[in-house]
Amino acid sequence: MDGKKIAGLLFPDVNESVDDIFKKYPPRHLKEGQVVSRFAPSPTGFMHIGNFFQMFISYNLCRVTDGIFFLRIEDTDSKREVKEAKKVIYDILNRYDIHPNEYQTLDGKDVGGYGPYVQSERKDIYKVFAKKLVEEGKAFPCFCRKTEGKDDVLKLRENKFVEDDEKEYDPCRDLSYEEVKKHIDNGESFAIRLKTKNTGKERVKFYDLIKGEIEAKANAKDFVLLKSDGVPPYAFAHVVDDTLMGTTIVVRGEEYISSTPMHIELFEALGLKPTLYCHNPLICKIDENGNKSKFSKRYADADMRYYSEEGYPKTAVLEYLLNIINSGFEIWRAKNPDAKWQDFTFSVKDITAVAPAFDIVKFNDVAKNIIAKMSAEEVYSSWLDWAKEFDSSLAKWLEANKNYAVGFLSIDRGGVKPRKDIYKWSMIKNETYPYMFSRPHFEELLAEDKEKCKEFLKEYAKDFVFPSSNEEWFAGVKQTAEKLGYAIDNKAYKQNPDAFKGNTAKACEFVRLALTGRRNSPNLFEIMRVLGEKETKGRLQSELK
RNA sequence: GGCCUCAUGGUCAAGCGGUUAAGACGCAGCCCUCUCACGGCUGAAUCAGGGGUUCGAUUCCCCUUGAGGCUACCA
Repeated sequence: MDGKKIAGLLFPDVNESVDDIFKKYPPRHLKEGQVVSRFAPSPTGFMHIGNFFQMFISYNLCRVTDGIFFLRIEDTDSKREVKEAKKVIYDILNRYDIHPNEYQTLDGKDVGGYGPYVQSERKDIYKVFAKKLVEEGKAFPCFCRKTEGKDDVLKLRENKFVEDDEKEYDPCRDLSYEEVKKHIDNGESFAIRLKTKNTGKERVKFYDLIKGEIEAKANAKDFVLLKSDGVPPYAFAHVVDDTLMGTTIVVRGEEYISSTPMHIELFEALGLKPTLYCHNPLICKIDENGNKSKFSKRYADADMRYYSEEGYPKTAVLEYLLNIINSGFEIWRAKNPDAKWQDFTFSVKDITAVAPAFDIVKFNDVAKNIIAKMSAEEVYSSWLDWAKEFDSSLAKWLEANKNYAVGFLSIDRGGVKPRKDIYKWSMIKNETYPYMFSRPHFEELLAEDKEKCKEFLKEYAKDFVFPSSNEEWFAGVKQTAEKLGYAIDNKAYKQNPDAFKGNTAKACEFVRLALTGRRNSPNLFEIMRVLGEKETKGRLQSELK
């Protein structure tokens, strides 16, 4: 065969053998059950929540088996790589306290013995493996014009569907040494393709940790191993890197199930044992029509940065995802309200095979519960951390008014039945406690009650003594109310509402409006205590002249 | 078009051939109550459809339907 001669022509400067490479990547010495897995994102400058979800499964698999979790940057598609995009990946992992055991630092230093952990720095390795396949007649150079991007592919596909051939052999698969030499001498560039041994009739079986055994049509396509720029597409890089790096379980999105037969054939062609696969379902979203649909980039919450910007506590994101990964977590959480999420026994067996819909309402609830368990001091400092990053003027204010802020964050906090009205830091100032930042306007909320309110507040402010207990405060309101003809006894009021100006609740509403500008708020005594005597009096007197 | 994956209330889901088909979020009502929240109680709401297998199917098999994915020198 011409394989050896052609390989020499194609890779004149590759002198190493596959065996030489393997010497540099000795097998890992693993304890029983230890998992080696990885997160292998492309640096696109954007981290999709589905990506993060997949990473989190992989991370947990390693974590619970005391295994090795590494980060490999898949920057093989030069069109897509964005400078600084790597940083986005590192920042997000950092934010969630996910620290890979092996990775490459941002300034290019490899941590761990199986690097480089960036694919663009591994080109020489891929060439050695490609050369071996060419030598053995299992791969060949292809000089055809390449397809450019998605639009071309779609056009191509339209025509192809008509033919519906079970195999897809490349025209260059049987070029002779002389023909190859002619192309090379012309200075033509080439891709390397696998020469599939299949005819389109064969079947393959493989095992998936989530789906179980999957049987599919074997690959029968001469797919590309090395692009004309010498860089491998996903399939080849995956097989070579995960073998050398000793990955035991590859966690990846369900979209890869269809290409797994290609990967299996490649492993076999190289005489290697395939890794175990764990194809996780893709997170969906409920669209405007109420249908489950792809969680596309157009949704703001598809971007992991959204959760940072909105100020969701990081454990809320993690715990909600754990919830999606398997609902056993939720039951465990109910039984162990104070445990750390890390104490949950995560198991692959329990991962759902169904594509889950991301439910922001449920997610908010998870976040609420987490924040409700925090102390006021903890809320304050997390909120401040968030503000430092996303709202610097608020951060300054918080630093200057710490006691006051901790004061209103303490309202109904702690104890067995804490308030649950905060689920993200960005809402505290504008949604939960706007009245702690400025005096409210409420005149427009009053309508037909306006005169009554004016009268009540005037009288209430006149007699007002800053209360020192909840009882004292309530007694004060009732006193004024009674004096003005409000019902103190609610039963009496219900029996004959027309005999009174209103009931105690109505009276409290006026005070509440003056203090908070709202019809509902936490306990008014608590609010007064945080506002202080001077501000409380000011608010009772200010708006309605 | 072909191939692959998936299918229990609105959502997340327990369930592994016999159950009054858990639980959580959401929704409705009641209680607590100065309002809201919290909490407590109650309620409405699910096995996509059709065939098998079986004494018996939500559970196993097949078909249909629906949703998603892949079918690039993207990942």
